[in-house]
Amino acid sequence: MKDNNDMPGHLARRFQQIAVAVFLAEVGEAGFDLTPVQYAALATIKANPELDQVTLAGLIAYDRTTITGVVDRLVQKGLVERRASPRDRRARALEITDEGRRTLRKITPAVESAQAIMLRGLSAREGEELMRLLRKAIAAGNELSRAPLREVDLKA
Amino acid sequence: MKDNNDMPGHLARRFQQIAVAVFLAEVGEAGFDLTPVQYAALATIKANPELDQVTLAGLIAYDRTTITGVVDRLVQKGLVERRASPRDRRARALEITDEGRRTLRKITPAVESAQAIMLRGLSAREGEELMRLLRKAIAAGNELSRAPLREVDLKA
DNA sequence: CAATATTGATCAGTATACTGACTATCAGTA
DNA sequence: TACTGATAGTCAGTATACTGATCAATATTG
Repeated sequence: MKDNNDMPGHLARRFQQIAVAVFLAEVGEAGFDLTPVQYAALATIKANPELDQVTLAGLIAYDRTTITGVVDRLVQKGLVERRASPRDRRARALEITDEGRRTLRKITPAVESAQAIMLRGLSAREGEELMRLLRKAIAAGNELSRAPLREVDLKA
Repeated sequence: MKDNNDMPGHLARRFQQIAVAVFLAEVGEAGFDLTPVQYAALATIKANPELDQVTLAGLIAYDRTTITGVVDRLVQKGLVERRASPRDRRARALEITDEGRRTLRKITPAVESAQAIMLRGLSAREGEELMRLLRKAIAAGNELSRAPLREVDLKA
């Protein structure tokens, strides 16, 4: 009988579980209250002014129904503003606030330390190899989830 | 600036997301309605008669507050029975039903095909290496999540 | 340009995960 | 045995994820 430890699905779940716990612990110790998902969204909003929610979802591979709540919480924390888009009255244009920028800047060391802790059982070479293999498997499976990654031409 | 693709946390989330989608698609096509989490719980209950919920949680690294709902749903589907433990009046003794056994047997091909699809971008060697590195990283981080894996002496 | 299709956002409902609290019970010890 | 501490299970509350539906607005096309 196949052991759990031979199931990539089980290993995926477990690694993710640890990754989230480590992220929350590091960020929490640094005095911030931000989830991994909120962090990625905030960083992406900062990098792409006037981003709408669907495009944001595509850039970080979130489901469009999930992004609504994530942005809600970022807005509630005062890190992001949700305005009406000037080009499309259906869309919201997201903008990072000054406090969002400040938070992002101050939180970075904790985020990077979290990434290191997740890989602490591996040598640097192994860590690189793990990331390479994950990237490759993810690229091949991108279209299999409801929320695939979408690279977008943003200068439009 | 660090790209998402250099963040093990982001890759972990993404790989897990694809793994769950693939599992649900394969199992659904085979005519079953079972999540990855429910499947692992069911298989573990089958392998360990009279298992209590905390031990079950430890064997598959679920949070004890999560296991309640998972077992609820297995019971509701008629795949598991939740009895009073003969030894400890606090505990529940979980038993797989005949239908649970049948389901587990018939669902196995779909589960294995799902595991293969998750790795379809990788060669066999790369797939093995990915699992090895995940196992190693997970072992090092086991205690960092609220729901660590607990290997238990079950013949007690 | 009118009918149709598509798209951005949200909502209701379900299923993990986790935090923190609580009850009932058990185990160890003074 | 009475006290203390630990343990099994559950619950309320919050945050991802996803399914499927809906509404409003935009695009497409006959």
